[in-house]
Amino acid sequence: MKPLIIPCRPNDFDLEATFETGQCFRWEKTGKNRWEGVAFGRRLSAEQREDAVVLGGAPEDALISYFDLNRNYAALKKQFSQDPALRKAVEFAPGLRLLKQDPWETLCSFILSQNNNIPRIKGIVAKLCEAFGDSMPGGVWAFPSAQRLAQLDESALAPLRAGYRAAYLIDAAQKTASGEICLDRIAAMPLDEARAVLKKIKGVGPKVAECALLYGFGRAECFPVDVWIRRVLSCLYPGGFPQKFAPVAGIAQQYLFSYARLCPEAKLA
DNA sequence: TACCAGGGCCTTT
DNA sequence: AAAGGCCATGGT
Repeated sequence: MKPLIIPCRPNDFDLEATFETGQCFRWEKTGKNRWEGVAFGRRLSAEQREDAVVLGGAPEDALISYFDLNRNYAALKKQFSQDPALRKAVEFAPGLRLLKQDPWETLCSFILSQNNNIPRIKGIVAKLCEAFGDSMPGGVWAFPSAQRLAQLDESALAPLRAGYRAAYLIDAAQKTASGEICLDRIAAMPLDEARAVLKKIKGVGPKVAECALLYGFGRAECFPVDVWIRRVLSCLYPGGFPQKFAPVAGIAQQYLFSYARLCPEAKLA
């Protein structure tokens, strides 16, 4: 499997900006310009160069889908830049991309993310995979299946130190493994129906459902509102977020989240 | 409708 | 040492 070389500048595709926006929890920086992660049960690598990003560890089509490489980000950013606040956010992290991750893994990760911080979420996910995921080539663990987690009870998850979220994870696994909830069908549903089905899982409210749909199902119109985005909305969009961006509001949200959280000059109170 | 606990870890006071 | 906060939610 040869590496996939994407000719681009860091302001078109920036690994750091992409991995550090809280959308994923299984990528780690292993060198100045190098990252390693796990997705679809494979150990992936990514290297940032001045004139390219080099991706490895999976077939080309899987990488293209995962990194959203078929989307025209230049056109998207041009559209976003019509809006003054969004323009600043885009300028702050111009190489950011929305990842299209595995639906089940994403659902679980964001169940674990609630009222929690990113370093700790990463630790819990890593422990979950190591304890219950299949061991894969390259010394990594796949994300455990719903079937596997559905066999467990809360006490088995105690070593994760996930707290009250452990019970939510088991409920998600049981509903998925039993077929009560079918992630493949959710992927094809109208958005409101998909939201309603996901919210049948204990511990899945509007925020977690929105995150799962945006990051795991590729629903770019989903717009998760957390503490940071609430600040952005109240400071920069008191009249509401512009409707004209609705079909890709979730991607706009990524730029705004990154800007609000990481840019000292944003000064959002 | 409006609190408030639940778990754990990190940061701030 | 204590309080506050964290990419929220379910229960009362």
